[in-house]
Amino acid sequence: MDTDCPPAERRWPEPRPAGYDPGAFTPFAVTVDIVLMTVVQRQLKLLLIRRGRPPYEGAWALPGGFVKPDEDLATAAARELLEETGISTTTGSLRQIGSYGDPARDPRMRVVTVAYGAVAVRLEEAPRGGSDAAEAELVPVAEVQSDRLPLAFDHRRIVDDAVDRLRADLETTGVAHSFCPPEFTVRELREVHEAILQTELDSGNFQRKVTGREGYITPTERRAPTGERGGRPATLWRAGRPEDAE
Amino acid sequence: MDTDCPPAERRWPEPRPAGYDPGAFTPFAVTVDIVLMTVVQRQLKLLLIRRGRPPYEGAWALPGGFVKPDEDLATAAARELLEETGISTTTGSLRQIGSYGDPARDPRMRVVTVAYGAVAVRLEEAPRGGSDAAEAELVPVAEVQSDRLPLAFDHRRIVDDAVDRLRADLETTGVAHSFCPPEFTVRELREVHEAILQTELDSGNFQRKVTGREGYITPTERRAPTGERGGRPATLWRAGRPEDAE
DNA sequence: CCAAAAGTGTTCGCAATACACCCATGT
DNA sequence: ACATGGGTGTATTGCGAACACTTTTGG
Repeated sequence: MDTDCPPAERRWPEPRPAGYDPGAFTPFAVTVDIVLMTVVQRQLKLLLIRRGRPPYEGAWALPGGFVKPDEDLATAAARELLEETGISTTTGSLRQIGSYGDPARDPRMRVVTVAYGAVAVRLEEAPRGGSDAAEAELVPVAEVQSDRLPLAFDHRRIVDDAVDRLRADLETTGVAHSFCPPEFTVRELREVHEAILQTELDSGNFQRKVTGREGYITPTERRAPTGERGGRPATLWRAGRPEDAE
Repeated sequence: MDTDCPPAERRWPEPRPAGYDPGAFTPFAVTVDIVLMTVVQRQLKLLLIRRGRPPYEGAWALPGGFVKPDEDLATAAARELLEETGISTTTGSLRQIGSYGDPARDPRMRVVTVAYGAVAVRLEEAPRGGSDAAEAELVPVAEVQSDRLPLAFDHRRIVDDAVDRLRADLETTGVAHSFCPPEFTVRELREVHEAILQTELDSGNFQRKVTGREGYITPTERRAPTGERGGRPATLWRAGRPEDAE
């Protein structure tokens, strides 16, 4: 969201270096917005918050808010996510998607927002934060991208960019197991890929590819419980190399 | 640079919606910085400007400046580039690299900058803009990345990110011929790739790859003048499909 | 024994690589 | 004739897709 920050009186720090004209620039509001994504039940979903005040009152929007005076952008994103949803992330796991600064993007004032993408491990239900977020919900990305669920501001475009970025990262960096619990089966990992890429993947080829990739995942001694109608029990795997204690 | 914008008096637009507290956010300065890259003499170079005032007076920095009140971010980048270097670009050819908002990145005040990457067609020498840029020069990217040439602010990191992005774009989108004149030989295109990727490419394979790629380049009837020591004259090519008039 | 799911083997086709070779020009 | 650079042919290799097959469990 682009609002909802406690009042803060602040002026530019003194002293200013000589030759600097304080009227030489336009003050902007700078916010961060977070696209928190998770895969649940083979569906890619993202966390939205229902706005409690104008503009776009009652509409769904991304969690976010104003950057504080002495706060890094990524830190602000992690803080806002925690405040509005109760989800804690490390700033390292946040990926900057881009910045959005159309002069008309917020009808109230000139706001530039920096969007961050984040990944959560299988949230089953949307957590409610302690902040002023009226309502939070996990919605399928497909609902947003099909325009069945309109978003406030230019958040639709931010979501598109975040999903594009996620798909690109999926193939290069091994971001997929960030969607999985600490121990997971190859099937779970494959279903994450399938949900994000919107494709069906050959289970055999995926198995080889993912187990063959050096240092990507390592097997444990444990097995996953078998399914209801039988089937060979799957090996449980962990992210990374065995020696890399995490 | 993160400075040098004419004074502008501006207040937030009226009326403000009820419930909005104008003191609820911290005002930031928002700037754009441009990483203008070009390939000249088989070397990837970028345009720098020597700062004429503190901080970092006398240091090399990226061209850039404050975003104006009613200006889009990409528009601001194109304007600053034009003002400081005389080079005109379309906003569509600018690629947003990222935003940089460390609280200490500018000692004067809180500044968030949005960096854009741009590509120029074979600048032989650095153009001098009409603005207050004291001095402009094309320097090899290698000079910057080897720390032989230090930059002001966090511009070194911005350059690294822009170059990384350029390399990634080179293989996916066909940005390479943005470095070439309207008509070019396959050799020129290959030397652009080699300069950016820092590799040697097989000329034969490159020829096939680039000519075989559907809709990428189209041949003209013209031939390039042959070299000093002879050699078969090369076909001149244009970007895109033949039917796509540009 | 049969169904279901995990995991392996086998084949095929494409695309990138390496490099030999032919073509067109200047000296 | 020879050097130089443009452009094509061809063999090899590696990798991903398709899919048959084996293994291990529950009913």
